[in-house]
Amino acid sequence: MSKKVIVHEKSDMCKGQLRSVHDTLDLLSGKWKISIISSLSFSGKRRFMELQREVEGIGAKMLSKELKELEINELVIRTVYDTKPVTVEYALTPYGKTLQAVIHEMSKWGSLHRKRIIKQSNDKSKAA
Amino acid sequence: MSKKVIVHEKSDMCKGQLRSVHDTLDLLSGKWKISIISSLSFSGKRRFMELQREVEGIGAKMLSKELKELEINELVIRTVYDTKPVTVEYALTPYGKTLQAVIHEMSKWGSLHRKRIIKQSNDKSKAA
DNA sequence: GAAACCGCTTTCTTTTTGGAAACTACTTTC
DNA sequence: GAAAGTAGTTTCCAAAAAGAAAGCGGTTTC
Repeated sequence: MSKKVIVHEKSDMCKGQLRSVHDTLDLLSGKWKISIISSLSFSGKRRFMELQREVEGIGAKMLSKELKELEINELVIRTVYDTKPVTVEYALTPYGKTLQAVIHEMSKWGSLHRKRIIKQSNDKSKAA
Repeated sequence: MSKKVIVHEKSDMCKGQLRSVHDTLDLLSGKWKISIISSLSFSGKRRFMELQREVEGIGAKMLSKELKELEINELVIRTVYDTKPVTVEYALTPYGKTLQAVIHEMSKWGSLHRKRIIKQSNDKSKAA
């Protein structure tokens, strides 16, 4: 019996990890959420237009929609300042900041990946 | 001038990190890729049908498509064994394994997130 | 030789996503 | 009072992603 139990536990562990990844993916779904969180993570806080400029290619509609979803999930906080032309600032909540480890690993990996791709294209041009 | 240059460098760093995250996202785009990589990461290797069972909800078409893209990007390797009913195994390449840090952070975060959600719903039912 | 299993591919349809442009509402600047 | 800037929302449309279901080519099993 012990063997069967061990196998069963391993399978459960695997399923549990898979479920955890899936849970994370659920909150970060959509083309832009991770980029928005990254932007806020790297810069601290941003206004609507700043985000739109920084997250390349995003339109106002999508930015607005994604920010709302991030707010609902308590990853981002929206603050309105009653200034001359109204100012709105977005920032990561403390909970949102707990995602920074994920973002950081993605940033690290992307940087290595870029180096690899560049190296590959260099190797190709040398061979030619 | 020194101040301006520093600001400029910071902005460049931020852009670089954003670009790195974007590069990573590019390779992992699609609803299923991260789940597939996770499954292979946690289990070592899997056959087509095993993957389809393990990645909940995925259909054969999507699984096939996503696996092809992962193969093209050299994250996954496909091995065909010439057995009675043909056997095909998928596994992470050494390069694909470099993504495990990202996956691991996602798994960790998802696990914490689930605890938070459960705690919240407990608190609610207590309050009621 | 019919059924069943593996590893897909193809077709067809639905859903989701995303973008462009116009519009709101309010304020400052010229 | 016209233009321009902030922070969006709304509408309308196109493209992309995804799903369901059927089919295919091969083999083993009964």
